[in-house]
Parts: sequence; structure tokens; C-alpha cells
Amino acid sequence: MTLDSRFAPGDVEPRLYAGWESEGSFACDPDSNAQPFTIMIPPPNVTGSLHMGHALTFTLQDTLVRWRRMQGRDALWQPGTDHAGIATQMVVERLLAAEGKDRREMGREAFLERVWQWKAESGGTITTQLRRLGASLDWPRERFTMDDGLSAAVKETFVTLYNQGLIYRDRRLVNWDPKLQTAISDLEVENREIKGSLWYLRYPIEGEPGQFIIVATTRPETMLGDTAVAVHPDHPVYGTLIGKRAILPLVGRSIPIVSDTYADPEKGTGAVKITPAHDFNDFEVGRRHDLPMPSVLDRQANITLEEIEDVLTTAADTTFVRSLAGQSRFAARSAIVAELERLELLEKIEPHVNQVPHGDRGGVPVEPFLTTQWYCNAGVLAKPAIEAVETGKTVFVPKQWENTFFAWMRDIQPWCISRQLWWGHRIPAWYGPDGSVFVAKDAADAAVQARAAYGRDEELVQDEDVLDTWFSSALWPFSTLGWPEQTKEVARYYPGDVLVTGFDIIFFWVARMMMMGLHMMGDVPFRTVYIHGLVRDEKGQKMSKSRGNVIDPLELIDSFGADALRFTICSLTGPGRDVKLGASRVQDYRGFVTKLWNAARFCEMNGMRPDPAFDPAAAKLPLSRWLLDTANGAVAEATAALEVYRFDEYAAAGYRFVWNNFCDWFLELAKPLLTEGADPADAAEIRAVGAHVLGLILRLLHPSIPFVTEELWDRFGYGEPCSLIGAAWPDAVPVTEAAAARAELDWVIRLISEVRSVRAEMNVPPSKPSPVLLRDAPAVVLARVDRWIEAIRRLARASDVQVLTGDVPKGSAQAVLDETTIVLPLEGLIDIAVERTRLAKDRDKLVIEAKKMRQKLDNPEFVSRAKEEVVAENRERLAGFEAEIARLQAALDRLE
RNA sequence: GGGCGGUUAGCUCAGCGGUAGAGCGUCUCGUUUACACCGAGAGGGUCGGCGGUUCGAAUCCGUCACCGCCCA
Repeated sequence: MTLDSRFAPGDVEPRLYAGWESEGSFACDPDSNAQPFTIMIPPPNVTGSLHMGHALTFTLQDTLVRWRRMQGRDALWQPGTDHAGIATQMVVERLLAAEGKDRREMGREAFLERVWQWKAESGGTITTQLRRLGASLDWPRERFTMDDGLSAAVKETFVTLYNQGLIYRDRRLVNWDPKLQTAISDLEVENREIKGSLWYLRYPIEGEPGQFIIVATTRPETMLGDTAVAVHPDHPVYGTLIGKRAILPLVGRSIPIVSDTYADPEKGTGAVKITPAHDFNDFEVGRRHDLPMPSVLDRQANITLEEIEDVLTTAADTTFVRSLAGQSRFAARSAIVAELERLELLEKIEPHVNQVPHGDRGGVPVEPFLTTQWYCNAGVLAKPAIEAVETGKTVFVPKQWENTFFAWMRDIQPWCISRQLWWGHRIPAWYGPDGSVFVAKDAADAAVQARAAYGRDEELVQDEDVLDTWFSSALWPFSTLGWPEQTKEVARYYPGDVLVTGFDIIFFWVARMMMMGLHMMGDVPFRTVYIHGLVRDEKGQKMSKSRGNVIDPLELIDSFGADALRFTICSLTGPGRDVKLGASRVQDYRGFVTKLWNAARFCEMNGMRPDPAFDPAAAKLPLSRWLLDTANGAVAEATAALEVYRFDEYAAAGYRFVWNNFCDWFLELAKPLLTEGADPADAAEIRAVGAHVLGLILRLLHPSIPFVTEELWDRFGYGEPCSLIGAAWPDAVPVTEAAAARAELDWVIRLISEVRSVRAEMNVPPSKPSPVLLRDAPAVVLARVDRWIEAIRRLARASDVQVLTGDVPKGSAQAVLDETTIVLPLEGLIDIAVERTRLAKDRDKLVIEAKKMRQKLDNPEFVSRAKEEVVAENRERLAGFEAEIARLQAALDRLE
């Protein structure tokens, strides 16, 4: 075999991924006896391409899935994509616009055909890209929210909820996006701070010439639809006007001045104009006072006069008002303000910052708009979902997010589920000639219902609207498994184990899956919700096209390999933290992949080969036992970290073990045992244990860096090609006399480190080896020295190691290691003054520590109140400090 | 206005009652036959401020400041 000097991810990754996929390594097995482990992918938009947020969430999911699969679980990572109603329709409409076409000219059927065609051509982008990341999704099970099965689930759910009265039609204000010309839900609205104005308008009091009530408004353009002025009952000035009437300027309508606590006496003038059809608060006021609710904006948010025609016939300024018809809301605002100013009905204008609702897709201000829409009674569905989290049937990690979930769910509003789009699940409702509604899974069913209702066949027309995309997403945890059919997948893989997603999606998706899962399936959709942060750039800024700081994960994969990107993501994913990521971080972590590769090369060069017959319990050498014992610790740490979703700790445990234990010490200390002339039995054991632990490392790290580990696994022949993905997660092995091995290796490592440290501080060049003399060394230390003499020579640059019985040679450097004093005779190479300073500094540091310790122990409160073991520990430490201080002082004295 | 999170070494972050840590960067030294995407060593912090609880606080409580998110 002979490994290349560099790992080449670009060559390896596609080959291994294809290997895994073709061997069915990602597949779950519904017939197996193994305990299932299920993760539902948050279906990316079919329009999407892989961005850093995807790279984060899918790396974490893949790490979990690969780990559980190695633990022997029957892992299902369910793939699929979302039809993304508005987003997809916008993409295709843009394409059509480039061709000079418009969907309305094409008609619904032709347009939908075009969207499906687009989906067939371009909808696979993201799934291809997920493969580049190494995501081990069960691809043959891939689903799409608009495929036949999922559409059946949507209809089943809609009909069920309708029959239960939980889905209904209602005429009320909705958030209307005038650009997309559809209703949207509260969640799809984002408030943006806009610097605007507060206009103070004078409304003449009816029958009292020269008297006005001044209203303050941020939206003068909607005044045409005013049907009242509201004043707080306790208003000091305007309170007396309650019950009188005002004349709406321009329109001439006589409107009541009503008493309502909604009018805040502190704000503006304390009097507000009431436009029930164009403001959520005003709508409520309108209901309370039984006011007319004329709309004066149309679907495109242009002025329409249709609903105020009745009063316009007698209007004061008909010509002006008629000129507004068809104007945009923005143009109308300017025109109205100018006209009121001309009429001296504009009191003043104040600068004002207000929150303006914008559609999250269209990006334009949304309008409250009075229409009939379909609603889902989320309030009823939320109750069991809240309870499930309260009782721990579903747990959020970090737990913090449960508060966010509760806050939203306890105040949830009716969910507007109808959209005036074409791309989506068409609402399964049909209307008879008299407007009667028949909700059914298909037209035939609806016809049957209509016949029963009318006593004859009537022509039915299906509702034109489609459902909110999130309606079908809410069913994802069970619709993908075949529901409403009672498949074995539904029985086996529902509920899922963990949902991994970002906090931005808790309301949109997590909450709705909880509601639908509990209502339709009678159980929560997942046991755990792991919420990760956002990916930000290196400076902590949100990535966005406008900032120009977007990093493309595919470019990072091209440059550094998928493993480097994945390991970086794992390393940086702490609990509840955003991930700040730049190319340099990925480059840094690539170093770890390279390190692992080179360690493996060394193993290979030194004849370490997998040996299935190797029994760790039979290892004799302290070095072997120490390595096996340390590996046990790393496995325990890594496993514990993954169990609690600490990806950072999992990565760190692997990093430390590979770099600081396996490479820095095991391989270095093994070198003398592998040279010619070393004991062949020792060499054989070291080779076997090295190969064993390398195999363990590959298994331990595979979930986060699947490619390099699989490549090494295959090249070394630990198993069949592409078999690491299915190998067993490592377990602790029994290690004979582990404590003794730990004590010995710990001592060797500290001895070498001490000698290195002294030499470096004294500026002894590595080219000048020196003898290492040991003073006051007990027998156990001398025995160790005997065993480790070669390693100490190499790693501590020692020409020899000897016992010092007589005086310390002139010009020696000294250091204290437990009861032993290390003496480096370096006459001529070191400066005695520097050595004195160095020893004194070491001593003084300890003196300060010892003093603190003594003060603590002299405090009777501490001794009587602190835990016994803490007191004992402090006593031991103080004794240790004092002994070391004495030895350092002795070393200083010897310098004279 | 309400809520949440953050503030620890130059940077990114762990630690969350009992000896202040890691990675990266910095500085010094070094090519010793896996690795310069390397090795060895070193320096670097009154743990945001102020109070309190405790024998003991980076850690618990209160309060303030600043930063960031979410909701109104």
C-alpha cells in the first residue's frame, strides 16, 4: 500500500461516497431487530443550493447518524425537499419574465407544468451538494412535499381538521403582500424600523364651524376609509367631543367621535383616526363600535374608491378624490398630504420612527387587508404540544429554547393557511352555485356531498387557493413514512429521535410539527429538539449577499476537503452558540486531518498492520497499556459528549487523543522500540497495539471526518472497502494494571518535559546533548530510567542518564521532579546567574502558592466547614509544595 | 416596552462552587529518517463593573453597563 505524502480529498471523496451509496450503507432496515434511530431532515427548499447554514445543520445530523449507526442502531436519516410555494413560484416567474412571459397569460395548468419541468431539471442541485458534504441520507427514500404520497397526507389532514372544526373559513384582516398578491401568515411578516413622519390632521367638527379635532397618523393615505375618530374617555380636552361627529376631509363623510381606550392620551394628540379595513387595531375598534369597514386599497395596494362610492356622490372634493383612484399607496400619501395642506387641514408634521411590517419574501410593506381566508385553529392544537414539552415528552437542547417555544405557543393566533398562489397543495374544498362549501379528498367525494346537500348534481368549482407551504412541512415526520397508509415505517420510525434545526425555525416548523404530530398521530414527532446557532462570518456578522460576506461551503470543500469543513463545524459548535466561521478556521482544522494522515503513514512505514487476533488485555508493555488506557478515556469522553450533543467536546476529545497522546507520545516513545536491534517481541506488541489503536481512532473520528478515516481504514485493510461506515463504535477494553502504566508513563513524560524545558530556558542548542543526572532518585525511578533510557536520550537530548551520588558538578542546571532532582551538567553552556534567577522564580511561584494554601488551612472555618476530601487534598498539596520548595532551595544553595 | 443570550489570554471559545484552561495567533529555538498543513519551549488573564451569599465565587443571587437576538 504506501500512502501518499498528502491526503487528497478531491480524489478520495467522490469515490468513497459512491462506494457507500452503491453498497446501500446509508439504508435503514425496517425488518431489522435493532433499535431504530430516526432523524428527519429539515427539507431544504427545492430551489435552494447548499449554504453554510445547511453545512452546519447537516454536518451535525450526519455526525449523529453515523455515530448511532456505528453503535448498531437501525438508523434512518430521511431525505427530501420542500416545494417552497412562494420561493419556487418566484423563481419560475422570474425565468418566465426573462422570456417575456407571464403566468397569468399562460394559465394555471401550463404554469404548473412549467414549474414541474423546472423542478425536474434544477431541483436536484441541493441533493447533489449534500453528497459532497458526505451526508449519509437514505436516498432511495427521498421524498418531496408535493409528491403523491405527501399530497395524500395533506388532504387527509385538511379534511380531518375541517370535519373537527379546526380548519374553517373566516373574513377578517390578514397580512396581505401587495407584491406577491397573497395573504401571508403573521410569521412571514418582519417588522422593519422606518424613519417616517407623524402627520397631524384637522378633522372639522360637524356643525361647529372653525372647530377641529386633530388626529395624529402615520398613514394619511388610508384616511379615505376612516369611519370614526377614537378618543380616550378620560382625555382632558377631547373627552367632551365624544358623541359628536366629525367631517372626514376630502370625502365629506360624517363620522362619529367614539370613546375607546385604544386611543392613548399620551401619544400624538390623543385622538386617532379609525380605518377598520386597513389596520389591525382599528379593525378591533371598528368591531367594538359596529363601524363600516370600507377598503380603500386594492390587492396591489392601489387606491380604490369602489367601497366608498356611496359617500363620494355627495363629497366636497370629488374631483380630487377621484383623481386618486388607481394611484399607489405611496403616491396617494403625497397627494393627500399636499391637498390637506392646501386646505389648511394639516396641523403639523413630526419626524417619527415606526415599525413597518414587510413581507419576508416580497420585501415590500404588507397591508392589513379584509378578505376571506382559510384558518387553522392553532390555539386548540397548541395545548397538547405545550403539555408535551412541559412534561418532557419532547425535550429541547439547550433547554433554554423551551421558553421561546412556550411564549409563542401560549399566545398563538389563528394560522392563516390559504395562499393566493398556484404552486402548492390546492385546497381540497369545492363550492356549489350557492356558495356552499364541500371539503373532500377529491372532486368525486365533494360531488357526493353536494348531491346529498342539493338533492341533485350541481357543478362544483374547486377553491383556487393553495396551502401555506408549512402546512405540508408540518406533516413531514409522518407523511414521509407513508402515512396515511399504515406502513411498517410509520410504526417503526415514528416518533423520531431527534430533530436538529436552527432557532429561526422553531415557530414556523418545530411548533407546527408538534401540533400536527400530536393531533394526527397521537404522539410527539420527536423526543429531542436540538437547536443550534447561526453561521456567521469571522467577525460575527450575519452572512448576507448585501454584505458580501457569504462563504460558499462548496468552495471550502474544494479548497480544504469536506472533512476539514465538517471537523471545523463540530469543533466550533458549542451549546447555544452561533458559529463564527471563516476560511482560515477551516484551513487550521485541515491541519488535524493532515496530522492524522501522517500518523497513519508512520504506522504504515513501521509495519503496523491490523491484527484481529490481538488481545489488548494481553499487552505487557507499560507503553501499550498506557495507550490502551488513554484510548479508553478518549472513547468515554467522545461518547459522553455525543450523547449530550456536545459536538465541540467530541471533536476536542478526538483531537487531543490523536495529537497529544497518540502522536506526541505514543509514536515518539515507540520509535526506539521499533528500531533494528530492539526486542522483537516488544516491537511486535507495539506494532499490534499501534494498529489496534489507529483502528480505534478511525472509528472514533469517522462520524465527523468520514472520508479520511474510511480511506485509511480501507488502505490498511481493517475491513472490506467502504466498511468503516458500518464498523462498530469503539468500547472500553480491559487493560491490565492500568494504574501502574499510567504512573510510569506520566513520570517519563514529565521527566522529558522538564529536561526540555530547562534546556530551552537556558538556551542550550539542541545540537548539544548533555548528560542527565538524577539525585535522590528512589529505586522505582531508577528502574524506569533503565526501561526508558533510549526514549529519554532521543526526546530529551540526553547523552546519558546516570545516578548522581556525589556533589553537583559546577555550572549545572537543575530541576525538581517529585523526590528526584534532575541535574544537567552544562558548564560553559549556561550562565549561572540566569540559572539562579530561573530556580528562584520557580521557587517563588511555589512559595506564593504555599502561602495561600497555608492561610486556607489555618482558617478554622475552612477546616471545619469544607468537605473532608477538599481539606485533605489541600494538605497534600501544601506538603508537596513545601517539599519542592526545599529541593529548589537546595539546588540554589548548591550553585554557590 | 417585555423576554432571552453574551461579556474569561491578542482572536475564537470551553469551564459554571474548591489549583484559571484549549485551539489559533505571538515570541524564542530547531529540519532528530510520519508530518514545516511539523517539532520543542516560552510569554500572555485583578474571568465586564459594583454589591451580596459562602470557610471558599469565573462559577450562585442582586444590580448596573455594553453587545447581539426574539417578541410587541
